[in-house]
Amino acid sequence: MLFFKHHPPNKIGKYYLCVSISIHNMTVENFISKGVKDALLTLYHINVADNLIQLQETKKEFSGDITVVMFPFLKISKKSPEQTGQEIGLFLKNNLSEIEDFGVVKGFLNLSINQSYWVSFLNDIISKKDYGKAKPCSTGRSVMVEYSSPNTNKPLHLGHVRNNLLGYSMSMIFKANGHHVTMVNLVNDRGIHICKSMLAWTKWGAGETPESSGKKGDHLVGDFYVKFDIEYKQEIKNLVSEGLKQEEAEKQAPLIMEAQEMLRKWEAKDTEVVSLWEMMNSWVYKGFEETYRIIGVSFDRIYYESQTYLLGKEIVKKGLEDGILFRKPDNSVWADLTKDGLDEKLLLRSDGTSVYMTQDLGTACQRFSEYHVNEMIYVVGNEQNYHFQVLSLILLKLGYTWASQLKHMSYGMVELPSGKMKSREGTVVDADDLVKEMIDTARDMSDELGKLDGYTKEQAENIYRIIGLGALKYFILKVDPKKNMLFDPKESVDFNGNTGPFIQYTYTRIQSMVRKATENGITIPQSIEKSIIIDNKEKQLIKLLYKYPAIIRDAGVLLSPALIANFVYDLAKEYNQFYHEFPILKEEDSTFRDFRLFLSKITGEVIQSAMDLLGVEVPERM
RNA sequence: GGUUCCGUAGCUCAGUUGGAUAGAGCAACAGCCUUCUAAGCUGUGGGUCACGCGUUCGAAUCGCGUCGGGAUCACCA
Repeated sequence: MLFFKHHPPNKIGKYYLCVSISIHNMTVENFISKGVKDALLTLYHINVADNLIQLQETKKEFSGDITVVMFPFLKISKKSPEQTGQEIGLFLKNNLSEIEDFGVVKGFLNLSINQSYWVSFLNDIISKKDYGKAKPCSTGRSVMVEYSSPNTNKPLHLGHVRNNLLGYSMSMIFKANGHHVTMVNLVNDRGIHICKSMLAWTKWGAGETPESSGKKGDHLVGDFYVKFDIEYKQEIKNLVSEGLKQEEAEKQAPLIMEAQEMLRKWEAKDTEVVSLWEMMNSWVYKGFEETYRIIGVSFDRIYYESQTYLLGKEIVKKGLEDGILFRKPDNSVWADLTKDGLDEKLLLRSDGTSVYMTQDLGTACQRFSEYHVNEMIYVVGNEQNYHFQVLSLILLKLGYTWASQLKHMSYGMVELPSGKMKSREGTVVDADDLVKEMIDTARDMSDELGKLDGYTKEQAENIYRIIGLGALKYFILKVDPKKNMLFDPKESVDFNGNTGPFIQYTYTRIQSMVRKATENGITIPQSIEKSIIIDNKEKQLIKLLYKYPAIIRDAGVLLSPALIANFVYDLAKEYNQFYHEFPILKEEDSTFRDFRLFLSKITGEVIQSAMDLLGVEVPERM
């Protein structure tokens, strides 16, 4: 297998074989599937393959919980869809104690599972600490997730925010799937772009520092990057008016030549340049740390390109000796990928220096050999799809079989209504500004609603932070990662409807009720009597809770936190409907009251658990 | 041009082993707070799932083609 986008993982259906949560050590899908097989064998004397049995959730407009599609069996039964459904339905009802009733609509056999099954399921999960999540490191599989990977010449913007949120959330999802996870950040701290900022600072900085200016370090350095670009463009313009072609002017402008000279000095370890580089990078790191802290992401290890950029040369050398790579007359080294439908790829320049690809080959080898990771996930924008396709292919050609375990988690761009963001032109949405705006909006809205009257300033601020960040994170994560998404700063991020605050609000409602119950001396039971009568709405809620483990697995396999986000929205929506329709604390029959409290509490726990996978906090009140 | 991703309501998005009448939110309009938090709930309107052909009992979903949009194909990273 190469990268994910070329070889998607085997599709896995909605239903999994998770043996842990059922009273009979079987999932609904499992025992029904088995029952249908038995039915076909008994009724028609045919043993069918598993993939012929198609199960799906029963649509809401029909009664039943799970539906078996009859069409694939018609050749076997040699009867009409309706009649086949009747026969199989009757067999299942008679032979499976969990099946309460059935109905046939067209070619669909709708089965109703009895209440005691669902109650047992609830009783089962209430005792589990982390329902839905696998035990930490239980698979024995080690996954490294590389994300964030910023350049040190400018502050983080909205695009980075998407990257960080996806990387962090995926790491949480992998953990919930029982993998050992190492989160790493490969900081691009060297190269011409940093030299541009450095040069601009030397020329026009007048000794300005984060301390002297009060600016955040990454912003300060970013300002000089912009300054460089302005001055550079002016030089080009002047040269062009003097008769040079655009292309020549771009190469010959004094500023760019100076920057390149600075890079050469850096590579030659010139003391002055290196110490300037160290100083400005340290400003940036301080700024990044602050941003990472605010948005709540972290790393187990940070790599710096200045320390890894020489890696990979040995690998290329060996590939050359083995005749897998080839040298051109000008001494540059290449991989020929034309037979694979790609182009030739440069791996060493004619002067023997390495390129981006070379070091990525090196770091991949290092990680697999030294850290014994089983899988490597690169969270990188889709503009680098080609790069990762090539990286994996070259490694395979060089004989590294683990290259099949490199995966590029490719995500789409964040676009603004005005089009693409360009940092050099200042048309970016800055990460720090954005977070601040979100929190401000949360504060305004909360004040307007009078929600947090009577709280200390500190408590209230913390809640504004949780809500503002929740809105931002959810907004970004609910979209399928591989799709480009639109961000409209004017409309900003909503707090109503399918949003983070909506889900957080649902959680606080539940918490509020649980608190009140405790205050009134009501104890939420540890288990529920199987004989209880469950309303259809309550069952809908239970069935959603039931899906949670499968959603976590889907999200892990398909590399999509959006599945978690959409699930938790559905859950919150369903709960709110339930909340409006039924009295809970006010229910007079204590059996029902306690059951509804019990159900509410579990729902709250699953909401919190799912939001945690997204890296979103939930407040106790809002 | 080659490769690749995408195109679903006015807007932002769900819709994953092919299944029943394609769903949410926002925006618009109409309702629901002396009753567990109205950041909520209910209802109305809104669709040629870009288009065509094919495979199938059945296609938003799979295949081929067309149109439209993004990305990429550097001795940049």
